[in-house]
Amino acid sequence: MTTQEHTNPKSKDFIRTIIANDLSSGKHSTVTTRFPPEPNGFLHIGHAKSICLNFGVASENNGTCHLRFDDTNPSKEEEAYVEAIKTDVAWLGFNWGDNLFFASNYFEKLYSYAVELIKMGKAYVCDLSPDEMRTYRGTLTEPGKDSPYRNRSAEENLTLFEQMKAGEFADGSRVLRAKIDMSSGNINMRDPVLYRILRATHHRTGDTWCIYPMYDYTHCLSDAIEAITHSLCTLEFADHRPLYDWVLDTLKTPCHPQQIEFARLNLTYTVMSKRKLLQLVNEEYVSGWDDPRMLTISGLRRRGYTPASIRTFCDTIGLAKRESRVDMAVLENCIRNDLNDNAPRAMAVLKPLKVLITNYPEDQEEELVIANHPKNPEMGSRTVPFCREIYIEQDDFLEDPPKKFFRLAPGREVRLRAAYLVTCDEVIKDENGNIKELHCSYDPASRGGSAPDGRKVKGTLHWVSARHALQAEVRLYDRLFNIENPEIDKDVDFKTHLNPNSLEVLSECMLEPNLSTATSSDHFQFERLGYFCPDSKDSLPGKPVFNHTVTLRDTWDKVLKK
RNA sequence: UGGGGCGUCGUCAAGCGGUAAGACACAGGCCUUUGACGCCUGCAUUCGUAGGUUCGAAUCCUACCGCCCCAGCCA
Repeated sequence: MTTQEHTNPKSKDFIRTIIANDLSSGKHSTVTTRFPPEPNGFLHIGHAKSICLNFGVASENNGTCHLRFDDTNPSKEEEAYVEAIKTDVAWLGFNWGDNLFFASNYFEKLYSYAVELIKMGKAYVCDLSPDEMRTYRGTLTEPGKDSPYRNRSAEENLTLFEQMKAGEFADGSRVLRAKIDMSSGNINMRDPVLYRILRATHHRTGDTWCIYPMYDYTHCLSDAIEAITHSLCTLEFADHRPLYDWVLDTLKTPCHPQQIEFARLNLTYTVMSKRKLLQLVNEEYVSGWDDPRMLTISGLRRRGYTPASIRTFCDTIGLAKRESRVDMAVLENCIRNDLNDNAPRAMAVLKPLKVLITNYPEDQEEELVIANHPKNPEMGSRTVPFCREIYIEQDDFLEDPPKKFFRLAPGREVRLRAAYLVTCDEVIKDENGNIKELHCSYDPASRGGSAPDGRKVKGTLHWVSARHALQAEVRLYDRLFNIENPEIDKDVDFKTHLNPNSLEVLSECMLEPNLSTATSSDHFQFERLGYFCPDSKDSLPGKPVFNHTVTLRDTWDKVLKK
């Protein structure tokens, strides 16, 4: 409690700094944030960054974070997404308590505010078609022109807006617009649309409404209604902040949340937009939103990522305003660290090569006791059967080994993890010269894996008893795209960079029998291979299908590639 | 050519006028019954560029260069 606390002061990011200042200056006495997803798709790792930020910042300051669905566009939104999003946020470890909200809950209030705006002469009904409106809007360098409907009287606007609400006009025929400034350099201020006519059944309000408020109008007011103190969003909304402020200032809402923008997360070898992820799902490049190759929260969960590892990742990458692309290796490092500490070890042979131990009695079997974790005795031990026939990994034998290869080869001795020292005596091949089987002999005095004479054996192999093995399917995953930034060239479809080998299904894997009872909440390290977990969808009782979460660091592989 | 934002190691990212944190990656070494883990060492005389202010600048000023976002009745 003395010096340690001062040795590594973690510096605050710019948002936490602003919030700390607002608290110390007395501008705010509490912190209220919100995570505002639109229920039109699944959450991905980029959303996790926002979730960790909003919930994190609130809890660090004893404040509150609301989960609010931004459901103002019924043509794209579905109840199923609402449920999936709630599941994902909760799984990540965050609790919104009673603070579950929907923008659609505010439709009535929002409508009243719009009426108020009209009465103030700050909003008008515009009959321009979408094409005409685009023309009137001007361009990036030329100012827009006032709509011919801009100067309708408040009375006329009120009547028209009521008629819009009553369903007297066709979809798209009229909109309600804010009256701001058609010559603003900021295009968002050129009389933005506040309400459009849209006949679509809303997942919560059904067919009650045929007019729906736009994001810019809804979001700031929802924040104000909920007394949000800090409204955190991504950079592309910075241009919208003047409109956010205009609506709240014009309506003189009792509170005026502060919008602060930060850079969204990008990762190497993947895409992050919901639109693109949806495309991968719809065009069946992946099996669904929760395909383990997808960087969605549900995909990561199915892949074997833990909530803690994702939280650690979000902490690690920091928060700033510059655009960046984080190396996928950082994410992998986070899950490896977590699972290295917490995943029990097991043995599994993915590509089996049969080994016959010729001097081991044919009818003999024994049970070896193996620690579940090399450094954490609290994780206990398990029993693994051993017999005359075992499987080892095909990669662990080479007839003509290169320098530094310290696995099995003719005449070489290796250790079978926690079992015995064995020497390769004979290579059995089929008529085509393919290696079929190895004949080895074991040293009975080396039970447990070390010889009484103290001789050094460099190589240690994992193995599975052939007689007892659980045959199972294991799915190996590689990055979904084969270049760091699949979106680098706007003229090239990002899907052309899809990695054709991102999924490899191995159906003849041999696992230690203990694994038969594994469930999808389990995580294992298959020794010398990586981390794996049972697939939550395709595993059957007693017959799990395993997903590959992440490999172990492999320095031998690095050596080989040089 | 309008408006907004951003440029610090290969990738993220601290730094806020007093002489470049940390993480990942990478390279070497130690340890090892997982070529894992762990441990040790190295890795920006320099902060987009050029000037200026100052005893002192990544931090202040000026100019320039580069990148991203905005012309949905999407969010």
